[in-house]
Formats: sequence, structure tokens, C-alpha cells
Amino acid sequence: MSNTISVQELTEDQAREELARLATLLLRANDLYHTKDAPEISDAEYDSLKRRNIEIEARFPKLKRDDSPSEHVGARPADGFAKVSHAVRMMSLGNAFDDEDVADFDRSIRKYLGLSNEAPLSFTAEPKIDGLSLSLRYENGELVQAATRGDGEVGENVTANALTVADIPRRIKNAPDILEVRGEVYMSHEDFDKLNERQVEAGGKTFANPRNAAAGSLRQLDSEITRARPLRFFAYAWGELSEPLAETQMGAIQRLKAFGFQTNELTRLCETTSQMLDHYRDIEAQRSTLGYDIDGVVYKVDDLALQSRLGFRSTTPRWAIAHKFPAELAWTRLEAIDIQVGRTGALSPVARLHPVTVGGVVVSNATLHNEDYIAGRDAKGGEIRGGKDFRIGDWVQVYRAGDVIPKLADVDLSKRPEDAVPYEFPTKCPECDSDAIREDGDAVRRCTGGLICPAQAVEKLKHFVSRKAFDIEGLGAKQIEMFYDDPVLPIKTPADIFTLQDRDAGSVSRLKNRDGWGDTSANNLFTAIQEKRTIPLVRLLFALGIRHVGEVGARDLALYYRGWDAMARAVDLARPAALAQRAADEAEEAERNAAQAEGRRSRLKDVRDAAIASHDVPTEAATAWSDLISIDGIGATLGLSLSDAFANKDERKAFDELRAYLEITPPDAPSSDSPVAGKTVVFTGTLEKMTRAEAKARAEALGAKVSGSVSAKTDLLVAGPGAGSKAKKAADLGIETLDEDGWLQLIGDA
DNA sequence: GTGCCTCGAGTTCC
DNA sequence: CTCGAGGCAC
Repeated sequence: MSNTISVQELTEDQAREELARLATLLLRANDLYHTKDAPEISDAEYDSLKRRNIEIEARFPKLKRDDSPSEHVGARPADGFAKVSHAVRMMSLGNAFDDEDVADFDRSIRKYLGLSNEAPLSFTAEPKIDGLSLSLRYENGELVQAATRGDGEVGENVTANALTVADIPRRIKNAPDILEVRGEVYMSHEDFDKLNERQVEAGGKTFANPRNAAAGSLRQLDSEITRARPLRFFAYAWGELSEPLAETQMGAIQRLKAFGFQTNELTRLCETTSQMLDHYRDIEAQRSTLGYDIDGVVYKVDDLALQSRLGFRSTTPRWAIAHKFPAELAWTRLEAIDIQVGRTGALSPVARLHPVTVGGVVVSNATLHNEDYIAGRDAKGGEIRGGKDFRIGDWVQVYRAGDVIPKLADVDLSKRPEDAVPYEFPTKCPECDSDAIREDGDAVRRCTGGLICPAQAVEKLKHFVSRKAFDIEGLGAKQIEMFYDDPVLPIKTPADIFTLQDRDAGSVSRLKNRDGWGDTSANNLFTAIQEKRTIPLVRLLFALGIRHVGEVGARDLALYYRGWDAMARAVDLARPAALAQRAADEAEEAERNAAQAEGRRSRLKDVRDAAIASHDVPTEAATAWSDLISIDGIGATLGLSLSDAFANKDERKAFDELRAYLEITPPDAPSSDSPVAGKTVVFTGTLEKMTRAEAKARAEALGAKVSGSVSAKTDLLVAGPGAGSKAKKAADLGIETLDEDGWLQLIGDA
């Protein structure tokens, strides 16, 4: 590619030859991409060939071939599989890295259940297979769907491929009407080696490790290719069931085995933590002779009734944990430290490494977190790695945290070059040269440039179009970078996205005439943008990228205010109270420091009160502010951040301009027949039949507003055991109070 | 004030 | 996946 002639200089004969060559290359690449696992050229090369083809055709229109790739070669499909949502979420597991973590696991379960240290509590222990998880749904004994984990909520439908795996039965006898079997798809070492030999003979690419081979094989669009790959499957869990499988984990595994699934022979029942650890060491000793990759041991509470009492945290069950084997380590040279600027202005240092293989993958970058981490300090000023810092030129030890994210573990001081100097963290933004400052007590240094900083502006836009925000098809991170700097059709603000089509219509260089674009792709983009002019309030709030407002914060705000204008009014109204809050926080901080320096005690509350009193706050402002920060999960920090964003002239202008193009839809209307619809509910104490998150989600689904604190506006308090001041306050205010069972009865979930 | 638990924001490689 | 920090209960 390096000595290709520029399009302008091509003769007609050369152009004809070149078009023929490109047609062959592109059509072949496209075919390989769709049918084989090993594309011969990278996406970038593919794009550049395609662009060249279009350029030549534009200059010599009459040479355009009948089989022109510009007509026949579409964009590569982003995703070839249908999405399926899991009836029961596929969770990941919490991790234990040493014996102490395992002991903590046992302790925290006992504490949660109120069991003494002597009470019997059994766990299963089984090898953690290093493959990819799969959920198999059987209806009336027939396999109807196989889905990958995906993000846990929504996976991909790979049923046709699963049907080719010998360990996966198509039919099961005497099964419950609905049975979702979950387990791990993997490839044995022997089969992996043979597959790679075959790949070498066929001139294809080899796989880095069995897990990649298994993942690549299961995600084939052509299931005949999957059939030729020797995949295996271990069953170890379940999702939706029409009837319980057993009373214990062990019993359920035996049922799965009886249904005809492969289950792992090394699964044991352990009565004590020391038995669990013994089995862990036993499995670790056998690791190299098992014939398949494992990355640890999984412990699960055996009693399924206890499992259900323990329930789930947001992403992991409380009743299971993965005890990981020590991560593989490798030494390499730290060649450079680069600084990236994120959407909030955070300066993140990234280590550029001499490429090194760690756990079957070549690593050349690793995260360095923040300036303290480089310097060998932790957040509180204590030492990490014995206080050793990282310097450019150092020999450093790399591992992949959780077998994924590359990190630096250690540095070899004996190999430090003599001229190596401590890394000086920049105090100016490398992208816009604004001051980069660290707030008191913060670990990160942030660029103060705001939207002036191109890096922040671009990252904010990328966030705006990301999957959980506006999710505009054909407008991803790459396109945002391109449009941001576009001299003719720039996208500098979210509103610019929605004016793109109109601006394009009047533009001298229409999008459809550009390299890599055509009529279809331009129209597809405009349609995709049009579709997102109707947007749920939650997505809009998340998309704005206001600091501290993430997925959950956005949802909480949307459910409370139910409309953009209502929220904007409330936030505007609350502004004086927000400012008073900040003044009080600052006064308190200053007083605390002064008191400490002078060695006296002080009445912080008086200082706060004085600060607030000096800020003439209208009653309506105080009420609006207190409503905002009493939303369950929303505190003063988020409230201030939200208030600041709305009060900032530039940001507010961007919001208002954007607002004009959108139709904002409220969260799903609450079911009006529920007795709690429209009520403000507060949960307090320990909930035993549901987690707080579940309780909150359920209440909100029924149209209730969930608040974190009791006030005169509270309609109902749900108090579990251990409820304290809130129950008392509710009683004082004469607010109706229910226990957990009473609540479940009220909402009809008893 | 301390100690969970979650959330937000950052990151890599395929 | 991990860290830091926000929010909340005790």
C-alpha cells in the first residue's frame, strides 16, 4: 500500500487495473469477514481500500465495474446475532484473592443471615472454567434458545451454534416445563492445539488461547463452522425454572447431570472454610493436568433457601464468590507515560509498554490510575509497593487484573537506568493548556477548561451518542471525532447533531459525495438521527454527561420529576439553596481546618447555620432543594453538580438549544391501580425478603416516589428490623408505617 | 464518625 | 474490571 499512486496521477489504464484489483480484494475481504473467523485485512485497511475505490470511481465514472465493491460491499455488520433478554439476569461473581477474603466471605454471610460462627453452613466448591457463559432455555424438554451472557440483561441468540455442541442436549426427558440451564462453553487443550494446527495448514490465523478460540467459534454467523470446532459445555447453574430443581446446590447439580449435562467432577461439598481452602489447593495442584483452562474455584452456599435469603447485590450474588488463582505476571520496560483527558476533564496516565505477552495476550498499554499511583502513594498518603515510584525506562511487572485490565504491579529498582527521573505529573491540560487542578482530597487532577477543552468536548459528545445515551446508529466514537473537526459540517454540541441534515442540504460538499459515504449511508445516518428526536427523559439526562449523574442517578431524577421542564424548573428554583449549601460546606471546611490548627474545638453546626443565614434563601428554594436531595440515592454532591450545570451559561445554552429539537418522553406511566402509585415511600432498617435496590425498583415500577428521608411529604414508611431514628420521626409526624410483610401485602407481592 | 454498599468514571484488548 | 467517593445506616 505504501507505494500506491495517488488517485490524481492515475492514467486511465492504471485506473482500470486498480479498480479490478480493488474489486478482487474487497469482495474477498468481505466474503472472508462474513464466513470465516480470520479476516485477512484490518478494518482500517478495509476502509482505506474502500475509500480509494470510491475516489477512483469518482474520477473515472465510466470505468465503474458491474461488480463494483461500492455497490456490493456494504458496511460490515456490527452485529450478526439477534438480541435476547434474559428472563433471569446472568450475574457475574465477586472475587476473593486470598484466604482472608474467603474467610470474610463466610463471615459476612453469617452476619447477614444472623448465624453464629458455630452454626453449620455448607458450601460447594468447584473449578471456575475459563470459557464463556451460556444460557440454554428448554421448554417442555426441547432446546428453544441459547443466549450468550452479553451485559447480563441482554445477550445474543446463538441457538443454531449451540445445537452443534455435542455436550448440549437438544431434548431432555422429565424436565420441568421451563428450564434454563446455565454453564460454560470451553475448548480443551488438546482440541485447541489441533484446531491451531489445522488453522496453520489452512493458512488461517491461530488463536491466542482456548478461551478466545471458544468465543470466536461460538460467535460464528455460519453454524457449520461452529460444528467443525470441538466445543464443550459444563452445566453449573440455572435461570428461570417452572419448578425448583432441588433443595441444595449439590442436589441441583445432580439433577442437571441426570438430565444429561456434563457437570464438573471436581465439585465438592465443604463444611468449613478450611475444607474450602483445602479443596482450592487440591484443584490448583491439578490445574496443569485437567486438560482445560480454569482460573480459580467458585464457592456457593449449598442451601438454596439460604441462597434466596441472601439474594443479590447490584451485579453479584451474596451467596457465591470466585477464589481466583494468582494472576500471571510478566516483566517489561515502561517506555512512556501518556496523559488522556476524559469527559469530566480527568487526566488519566497510561503506561506505554514494550509489548509483552501476559496470560496469552500481548499487552502494550496499562492503566496508571492517577498521579499518586505513579508516585507509590495511596489515596490517604500511605505507601503502596513500598513507596516505589514508576519512572520512564523502568523495568515493570505487568498483570491483567481480573484477567482483563492490564496493570503494573511492581518495579525492579536494580534495573532502573541511572538517568531515570521521577515522573512529573502535568499541571496543565496536555490538550488545551488550561490549568489542571486537584480538588482537596481528590485523587484525580482535572482540566479546568470545560467545553473550551477539545478533549473534554469530544469525550462529552461521544458519551452523548453512546449506547446507554442517545445510541444513534452510524454515529459512534469514530464519527464524532471526524465530525468534530469537520470544516464544513462540524458537530461541536449535541444540538449540532440534529441540525446536521439541514446544514448538509445547504452545504457545498454534501456528505453523500464524500469519501467513504454514499447516498445510502448518509440517508441512514439522517434517519437514525431523526429517530432519536423522540427520547426518554432518562436517556437524555444520562446523555448530558453532568458529573455524578450516571445511569442510576439519571433514572432516579427522571422517576421523580417525570419531565424535563418540571425538573429544570425545580433545579432553577432551588439554586439559592444550592449556593447556600455550598457556602455552608465551605465555611464548615474552613472552620474545621482553623480549629484544628489552633487546637480548639468548634461548633460546626453554628458555622453552617451562619453561612446559610447570610444567604437569603426563599422558602420555595429551600423546599425545592430539600425535595431534590431527599430523593433516595441523591445527595448534596449530585444536587450541587446538577445545579451548577443548569446555572452554567454555556451548558444551559447547550441544553436549551438541544431541547428545542427533542420530544422528551416521561418514564413509563405508573400503574394507576396500585395503592402506592403517586405516594412517597421511605425504606429503612434491614429488608430481609428483598434488597433495598429491589424494593426501590419495585416501588418505582408501581409509580411510587422513593425518598431517602422522612419528611412531612412522606406518605409511607416501610421499616425492617433495626430501624432507628426514621421510624421515630415517622411516628412523631403520624406517618403510616408498615413492616416488610405489610408492604408486600399492600403491593400484592406477598 | 465508621463501615458497608453502590455508583460513576476511568481503563484494555478482542 | 477497579478505584475512589457518594450516600446511607448504625
